[in-house]
Amino acid sequence: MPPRTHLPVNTESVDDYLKAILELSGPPGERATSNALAGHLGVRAASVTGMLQKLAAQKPSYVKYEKHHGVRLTPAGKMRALEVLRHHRLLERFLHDCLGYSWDEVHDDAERLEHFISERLEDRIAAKLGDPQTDPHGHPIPERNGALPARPEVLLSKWACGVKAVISSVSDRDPSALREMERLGLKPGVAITVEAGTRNATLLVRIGERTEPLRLSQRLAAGISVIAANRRSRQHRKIDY
Amino acid sequence: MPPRTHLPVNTESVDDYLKAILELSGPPGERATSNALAGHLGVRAASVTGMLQKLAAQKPSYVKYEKHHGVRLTPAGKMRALEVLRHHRLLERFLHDCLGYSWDEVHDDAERLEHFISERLEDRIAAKLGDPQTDPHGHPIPERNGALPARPEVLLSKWACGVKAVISSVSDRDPSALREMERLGLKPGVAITVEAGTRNATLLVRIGERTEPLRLSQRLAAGISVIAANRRSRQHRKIDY
DNA sequence: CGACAAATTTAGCCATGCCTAAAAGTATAT
DNA sequence: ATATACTTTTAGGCATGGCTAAATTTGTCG
Ligand SMILES: [Mn+2]
Ligand SMILES: [Mn+2]
Ligand SMILES: [Mn+2]
Ligand SMILES: [Mn+2]
Repeated sequence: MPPRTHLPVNTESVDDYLKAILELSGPPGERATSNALAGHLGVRAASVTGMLQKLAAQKPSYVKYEKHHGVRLTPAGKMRALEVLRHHRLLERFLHDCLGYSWDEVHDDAERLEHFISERLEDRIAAKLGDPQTDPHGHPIPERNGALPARPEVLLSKWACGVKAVISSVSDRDPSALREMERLGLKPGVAITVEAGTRNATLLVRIGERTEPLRLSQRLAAGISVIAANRRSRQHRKIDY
Repeated sequence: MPPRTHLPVNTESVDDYLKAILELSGPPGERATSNALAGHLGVRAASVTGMLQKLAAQKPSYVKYEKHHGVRLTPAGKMRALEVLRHHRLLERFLHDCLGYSWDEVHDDAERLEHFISERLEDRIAAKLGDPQTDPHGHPIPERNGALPARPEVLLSKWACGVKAVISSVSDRDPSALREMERLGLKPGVAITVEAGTRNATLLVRIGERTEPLRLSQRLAAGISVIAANRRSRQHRKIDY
């Protein structure tokens, strides 16, 4: 019996770093900073530096790292990050649709389990769900080959006043914010219009077909992304919430 | 933001050791040896010694360890081991019943995922399945409180010739053996009778209502446990395969 | 330019959990 | 009772991935 071959498999930590780099480097080609990664991952900046050096050094390198100037993913690193992101979002959709989780409950379990999903399980979950396009928060699920439809979504706070928009996705990091959104009917697919009257980063909005405007706290508003009303209905016809 | 509180949570390794000790210490009170644990876990005996010392030393101790004389679980350790075993068997039942896994495919994924199942997920899976009593191989699933029905099952090789028995469970460690059993109709709940004619640990058996006896290789026979025909039908009426 | 603040990296540690090789204990068989 | 075989423990390492504290670099402002 062979002892234990410690093969160079991706660790949970490595996967979390790759996913964080994907999420923090905005437009393709941009770099993520050590500090931003540290904040996102809940570790110290010194730990980030150590990991980035390790990732940049290994044979098929996952990242391009320039000392003092941030890091970005190589194609191989991006592929791996998208694989983990696919696990995460498929799991959220699965926990929500098949196991009765509410949308504020799915994130934490998905964050842990995403690292331990075999190819077989990934495929069975996707098949069971009918190859879903988005997770419960409206985020697109990367395809098996890594394809990820780029949507022209912007933060609600950047949207022009008086122009009708549709909520495309909401941030899944704050459960209590999600519960409040649920209560207010703020979910992907719902129409929303920003009224004049911004005060201290709070927004006055009209939701769906309602007539009375509502004032959204900055915390809530900051978690909402939107796209133009007409484009969305064309691109995402298959989605139903 | 606090750095990272490395709390004394159960690690994957610790859970695997506890589960292995539970499985390898036969009747209550018996001890598991370092060598047996090493073989079961796929690590070296020296590593086992190190872990046993750590487990025996920590504050609410999980094991009673006597140098050179093996180890057994404390009540706390047994509770934790049963919790992990419950995760494992619930997962096997879930993968099999809800995601279309065959019974030879469930073990490996369950072995990995068992360590990352939250209480919430455990409960949702159990509810979705209607609180199943056994996994797909016939092994009983511990209840949430740790209760595990003791069944008087014995290895088929120990069963008396000519006395009708019912298969209670089969070993889940060898996928190819499971596929062969499937082909032969050897699964929990099926009647089986051992005929005279043991040769080199192979057994001559009659399966179900069939008339032609069949010779089982030692490999297959060693993975089958049985109970008396009448007892089982009373105790396990709810099970359907 | 030069000073300062913020970001980043280096240096040195620590815990976990595995390994090999060597030492020590246990059990059995003459 | 002792030699021998087998099991178990000790000793010394290594890899991963955190941490703190102390440099060092970068970028901005006067
Ligand atoms: Mn994660
Ligand atoms: Mn999400
Ligand atoms: Mn395991
Ligand atoms: Mn099983």
